[in-house]
Amino acid sequence: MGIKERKAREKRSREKEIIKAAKKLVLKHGVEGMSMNQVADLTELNKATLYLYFSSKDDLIDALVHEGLLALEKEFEEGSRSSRSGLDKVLGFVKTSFDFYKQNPVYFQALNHQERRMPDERSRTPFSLRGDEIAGRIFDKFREGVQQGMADGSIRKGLDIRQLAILIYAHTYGVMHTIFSKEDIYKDVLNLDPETVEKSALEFMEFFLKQETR
Amino acid sequence: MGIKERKAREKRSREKEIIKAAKKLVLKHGVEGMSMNQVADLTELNKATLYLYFSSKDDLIDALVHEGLLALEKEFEEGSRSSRSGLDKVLGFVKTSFDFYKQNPVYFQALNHQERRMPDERSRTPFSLRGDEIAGRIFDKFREGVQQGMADGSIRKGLDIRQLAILIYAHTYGVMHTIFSKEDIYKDVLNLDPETVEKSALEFMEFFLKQETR
Amino acid sequence: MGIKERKAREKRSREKEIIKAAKKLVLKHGVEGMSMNQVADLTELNKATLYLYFSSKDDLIDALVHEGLLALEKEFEEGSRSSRSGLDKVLGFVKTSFDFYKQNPVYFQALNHQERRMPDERSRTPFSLRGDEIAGRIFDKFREGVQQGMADGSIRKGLDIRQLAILIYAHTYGVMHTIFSKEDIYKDVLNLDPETVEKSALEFMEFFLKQETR
Amino acid sequence: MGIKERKAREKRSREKEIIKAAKKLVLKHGVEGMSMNQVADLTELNKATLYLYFSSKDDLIDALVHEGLLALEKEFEEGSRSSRSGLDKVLGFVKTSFDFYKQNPVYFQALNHQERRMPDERSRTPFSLRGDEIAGRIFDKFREGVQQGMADGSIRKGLDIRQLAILIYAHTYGVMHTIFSKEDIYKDVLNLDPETVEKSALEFMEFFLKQETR
DNA sequence: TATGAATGAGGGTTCATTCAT
DNA sequence: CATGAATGAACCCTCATTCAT
Repeated sequence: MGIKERKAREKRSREKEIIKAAKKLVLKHGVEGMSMNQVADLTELNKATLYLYFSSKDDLIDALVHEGLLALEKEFEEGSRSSRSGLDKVLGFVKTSFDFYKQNPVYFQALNHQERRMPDERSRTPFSLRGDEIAGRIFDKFREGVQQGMADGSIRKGLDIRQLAILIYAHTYGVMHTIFSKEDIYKDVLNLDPETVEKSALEFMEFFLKQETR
Repeated sequence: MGIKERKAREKRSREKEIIKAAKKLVLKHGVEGMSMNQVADLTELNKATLYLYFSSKDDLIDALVHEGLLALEKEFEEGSRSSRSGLDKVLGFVKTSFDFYKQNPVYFQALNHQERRMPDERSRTPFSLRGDEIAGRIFDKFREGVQQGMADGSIRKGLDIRQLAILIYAHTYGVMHTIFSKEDIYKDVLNLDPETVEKSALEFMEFFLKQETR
Repeated sequence: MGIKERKAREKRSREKEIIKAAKKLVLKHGVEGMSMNQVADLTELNKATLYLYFSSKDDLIDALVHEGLLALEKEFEEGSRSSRSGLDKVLGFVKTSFDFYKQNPVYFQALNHQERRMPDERSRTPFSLRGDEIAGRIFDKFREGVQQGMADGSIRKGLDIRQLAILIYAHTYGVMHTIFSKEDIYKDVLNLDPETVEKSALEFMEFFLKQETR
Repeated sequence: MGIKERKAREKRSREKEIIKAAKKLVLKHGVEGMSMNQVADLTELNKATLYLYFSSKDDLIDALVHEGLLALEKEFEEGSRSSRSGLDKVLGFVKTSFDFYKQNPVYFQALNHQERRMPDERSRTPFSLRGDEIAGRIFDKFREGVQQGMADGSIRKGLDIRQLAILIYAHTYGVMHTIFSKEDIYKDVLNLDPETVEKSALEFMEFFLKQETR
């Protein structure tokens, strides 16, 4: 049995290496700017070998996204353990997202690329399916947080939970986007730094969510 | 005189045709997926002819973005005429953005692509410069709206105007993004339609902005 | 009548302008690197207009070469007036060539390009024909110089005049070539400057030619 | 082991095939007239395949030049073995060059093209660097020949060795050039054949070099 | 005479992918 | 499992040239 497991372990490790290289390259050149050639060079593997681990470039990107979502989910879980109220939880998720993507900008890039694809060209690889699942679970966490908050009185009632969750997600995403794409405008024109914006974004949400309890 | 003008008109019209074709293709395949070959085919022009009107693919995309921003600005101007309060104005801008990008999804795509480029590969074509200007003016309109609202009492005071403007922009952007990228999730999973989300997004912002006056 | 002449004068002047621009560009980018587009830009003429004056790019280059040969011939004539002996004349031609091409490197480039063309793709435009004529006359000057030198005793007898002329031409050309293409080697590796090489090249020839008279 | 070597041999053989095709095409159309398309057609390889062997067109040309220089160097070595005096050696080199380039005109063309590039656009590929080395060695052979000749009394003293070497090179080059570019003039106008010119060119040099010993 | 506009043909290069081994 | 080699298709762009006006 051991031999089979070792093989599996090795396979998984190669996979990780490839993804790691892909991450480095996506960060540098963007998803479309990353080529399988570059990945092969960086991993010191043959190009054909890459295709033993990932059926296509899309698949590799899907795996990358999947890894990101997995990591984010883990952060969510850890972060939500210490939260007492539902409001705490939800705001914690937002904060966690900010921190996570700031520390791992690649994932934001990749996720982004993924989400902007036209429906008809969206792949249905194993990785993408599993990615969708995780995304669903993450979204559910938002929902549950909101729900719990409504139950424990930390979040005002009266709004549709799904909509609230979506708005929170959208807001988080939008702020992330401006942070990445408008960084120089922040600095040069508005004299603001990302941290300040993040903070006020959180206040923004808190204000909105807990209003009822005032 | 007339002949010169006719020529100019025709030239401008060809330009429009090319942009129109580019829009169609970007909508279908994304910016990077659009090729000059396709544009040539669609316009029934020779590939080289395209380069008489746009010095490069980047330039063409810049022109497309520019057109979008110009149109959006116009909508903003028309929309803000009837607004009485600053709050009205700001919310009107958000609503206008929603409507505009829903009706012209290409512009959202192109804008997106533009914003996601690495700073060092950002072009400085005439179009892109003029685009930046317009983007600046649009952002200023947000700012002015907030400012006016604070003056006329429709928007609560105490928050930094720049930050408020950014948050509004970010929120708008984030909502747009979910509308485009999560449309099927809306329908299939959450049983929500974009209109409802938009509406609640606007309520979200209104609630946040006018709170003070309560 | 005057009107016709003015037209002709203007036509000739435009022609000169175009050639002048071509020279500038050939000097910078080489013959194959020069494009009609660039010429049009530089002359502020329409590309099609160029074709009213030169039937093709080749023709333009031919004209350029022709101009160069014409100028060189003139230099030869002026230079040979003051020469007393045949040897003086021939060496004067060589020196004149050196000086001329050093001052007008374009002509060397263009001539070169011309001469390296395959026979089957060599044009037979009016300019090229006239160029050939001049080249012939220039070569004849060499021949005559040698002949005169043999007659007046300044050049040793016994060698075929045609061959001598060719060798002189070849030597001159070869030296020019190394001066242009090996300039950096001269400086960096051999610590020689072109002037010294030129001087010794002249001595070389003088030594060879007048030997007999010793 | 054998399998690896066979592969290497095959790879090398493909490389040779490509260079061979390039040679044929350069001979026909010149360096700038040769296209990678043509090479692909002639080798019956895909265009992309060419880029597995040569990183660019420039690289391919560099390889071609390199091959030529290598072959020429070999000829030099073989030729100089039987030479007794320094003069013999030097004249042998010249004769070898004549013969070599007459038999392999492509190399002359390619070398020519190489030398005529502007310094800033000169490539620094592995091939070009190795080519430079060989060229340096070849030039050194000339120098050594002159040196030896001065030592053994076959070449007259008193001239700078570097200059002598350059003049010999220039002369050789110039004669080669006239042979290639003026072949038809030789025949049609002067009634000379290249062999005669070559012979007299050699006499020319011999006369010049050994004069002192007279 | 002069031009704006257009074009066919081709340039070099790179892509993701797939063989046979 | 891994590779070296190969490929078709496409990429953006530029060329010299020629219309109709």
